[in-house]
Order: sequence, then structure tokens, then C-alpha cells
Amino acid sequence: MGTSRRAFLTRLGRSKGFLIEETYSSSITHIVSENNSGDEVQAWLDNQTGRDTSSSVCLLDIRWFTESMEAGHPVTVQDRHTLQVNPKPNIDPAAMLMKSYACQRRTPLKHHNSILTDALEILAQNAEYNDNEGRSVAFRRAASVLKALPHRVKSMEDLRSLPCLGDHSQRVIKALTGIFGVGVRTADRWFREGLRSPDDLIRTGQQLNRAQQAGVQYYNDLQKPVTKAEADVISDIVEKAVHAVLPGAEIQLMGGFRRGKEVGHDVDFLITHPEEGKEEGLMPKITNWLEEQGLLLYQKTTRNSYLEKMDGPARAPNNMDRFERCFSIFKLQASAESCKSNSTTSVQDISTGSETERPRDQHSEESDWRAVRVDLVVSPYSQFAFATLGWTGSKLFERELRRWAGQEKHMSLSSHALYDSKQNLYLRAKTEEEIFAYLGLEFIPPSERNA
DNA sequence: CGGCTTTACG
DNA sequence: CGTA
DNA sequence: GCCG
Repeated sequence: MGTSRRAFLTRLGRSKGFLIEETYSSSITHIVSENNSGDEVQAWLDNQTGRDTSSSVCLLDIRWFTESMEAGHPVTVQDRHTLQVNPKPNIDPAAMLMKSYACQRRTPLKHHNSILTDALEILAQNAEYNDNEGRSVAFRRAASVLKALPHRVKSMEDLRSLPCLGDHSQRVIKALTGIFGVGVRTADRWFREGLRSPDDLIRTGQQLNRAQQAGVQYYNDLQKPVTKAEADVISDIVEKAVHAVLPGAEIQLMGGFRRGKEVGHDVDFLITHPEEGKEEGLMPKITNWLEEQGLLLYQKTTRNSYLEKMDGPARAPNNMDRFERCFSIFKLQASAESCKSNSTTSVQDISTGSETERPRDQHSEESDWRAVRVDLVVSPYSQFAFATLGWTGSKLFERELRRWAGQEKHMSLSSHALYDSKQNLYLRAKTEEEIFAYLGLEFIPPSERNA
């Protein structure tokens, strides 16, 4: 800043008891600048110190100074006060101790920042894929630093002075997209809202919706594969629940497990009743039962009054309606069969709410349960075949089925119905085989749909 | 060079 | 927009 | 990135 401006601010500061020097020395703790980038100030500092700048000096914006003047004392340094410097910024006692080389520090297997390290390692893999070993190793170093932290990262301060954490833009995006309830758009938006580093992203953790909170809260568990054994345990539970509220109902295990997979990321169930209409309103009864048993950690039930279009694909003959779903997170007890490796910590988190909450659900090492994503779908009997076909997957198989239907057969397939655009009518089916037949396709059993 | 599955809910 |  |  200009000489006179500096002189004025220096006088002001000293009058309030601040110790202000004109030149740099080792006793300096804060450096304030106006209209300079962090890099510029860092470069200047490098010159003053002859390159060695592992010093713990705060590089601050004039805003910190003015706020301190107003307060009459040095205010706590916050994010908005600090100047961003690429490799090695400012304070943070804990992080200040972080050594640059992984071989200089201890790195446990289980740590407190899986959300961030997972994201970074995905980027590392990406870079590796693109034949960029240099970029890849940089990401891995950054992830490793976070693994070595004694606490979860929960604020700007936590990351600012860590080594190896430079350019985070894309990491922020990827870091968030792995969370249940957070898609690319939200991650991207958070990024554009001024997020330059993962710590910023955590600051935004403030406005998580219910799904996102659950996604963060159970992040570790939800990242773990679900085994077939666990799916079978859940099957028994769901069956018990359904039969308790509606005897005669039928339950099918869907998704990857129906295709023969040994692990999955969630468990899907399709529920119906041979007597059309009996299934109406079934979902709330099921979830109520489950909740009474304390088996649900999260749930969002949606009713689907499936209205076929009058024009587009023309309206159907009768009212084939009611299609209920529930996106849930089960609390699965680690019974003898399903507990293989000891369940690990599952509450991970970036500070979800404002600083108000803390442990919330101290689901730590000793936990005897894990969280599992479970989808329940109730289908009217008349749509059961379509729902079965639709919920068996794989995702690509479904897309290909529908692409075939549209392009080769001029039909529209969904998990509710098959519409023939030429004859202008909905085709009824009781079995998957019939649907394949309508489509002019050889029947392919679930175990062969792993496209 | 356009299209790339589907479609409603909250 | 995010869920399947 | 591939197909029509």
C-alpha cells in the first residue's frame, strides 16, 4: 500500500497498543497487506527471509487489521482474513507440525477424513489413467496428509497450512459427489460459490438437506460394499415386516443380488400382492413397523400416482396407479453371519450442521451395527413384471432394453409399462418372459443381465 | 453430426 | 436438483 | 467413443 496510507494505519494501530514494524524480522507474527495476492506477499516474504519460510507468520488481508482496530484487539484470524498462498500458507498449530514427507509421519489405516481422501485418490487414479504420474502422486500425497491428521477436517483452518494441498478445485467437486444426496450439480455449485479448497466445501456443509446429512453421517458404512449375506439378513427382516402388516404379500430381492452378485452398494426389494389393490398404502405400514423396531436410520417414502399420458404415450385403459418407493438406510445388527471384518467407524463427517452439533451418533469402532442403503418398492400386481424387469438391472442393460424398444420396436419401456406407439396401446404382461417376447428379444435370465 | 433410457416424486 |  |  502507499506510504501515507501505511503511515496512517501504523499510527492507528500503535495508538491501540499494537506492535507494528515497518520491516520484516523473525519476531513478526502477522503480515498485513492491501490489494496484494497471497502469492505476491509470499514472494516478498521469501525474499526477506532468504527462501526459508517455514515460519509461522500469518499473511493477512487488510480486513483483519481493520476489524482488529474496531475491536481494539487482534481478532481471531478467520478465513476471510487470510491471503491464499499456493503451497504453504499460514497458521494452524496442529497442522504446522505436519511433515512434508509421508515417511516422516505416522499414517494410520483408519483415520478421520475418508470423504476427502477418497475423493483425492479418485483423482489420483484419474490422473494415473491419463498417464500423468506426476499429477497422480501429487493427489496421493495430499490424501496422505489428510490421513495423518489427528482430527477430521472441519474448517478452513484445518487445512490451510498443510503441505501438499495446493490446487483443490476439482477435488472439491469429486469429494462431494460420493456423498448420498449430493450430485454433480451441487458439488459444482458449491465449488463455484467460492470454494477453492476442501475446507471451503466443509464450510458449506452447513446447508445439508436431510438426505445429505444422512449421506455424510453414514458415509463410511455406505462406502462399504454390502455382502450377499447381509442382503439375506435384510431380506428376512423385510419379509418379516411385510408379512406382519400384509400377509400374502410377495417380496423379491432385486438389483445386483438378483443377478447373482456377491456384493452391492445397496439392497433393493420389490413388494406386491397377488390381489390387485391390496398393496395400496402398504409402504407406510412397512416403514412404521421397521421404525418401531428401531431398524431405520433414515427414510424417505414417496408415493407414485403413475398417470399415463393422455397424448404423448396415450393414456392407458384403466388406472394403473400407485407405485410406492422408500429410500432408506437400515441399521443392520452385526449378527454372527454378516460380521466378517470388524465394522469400523462409520461416523465420519465433515461438520454437517453449523458448529452446533458434534457427535450426534457416536457410531465408533465398537459399534455392533452398520448402515446399509435399502430401497423398497411396492408395485401393483399388474405392473409387477415391468417393475421386476426394471429393478433387476443392470443399469446399462436397462438402457439398452429401452433403447431397443424405442429405436427398433417403436415402443416405450419403463418400470411401469410397455407402450406400443404404433398400435397406441399399453401391452400387458405378467412375466418378464412376456415382455422380452413383446420386444422380439430372446429371454435373458437375470444372471445374464450384468451388462 | 446428432443421439446416447426412463420418468415421477419431493 | 437428486433419487431409482 | 461409436453408430447410422
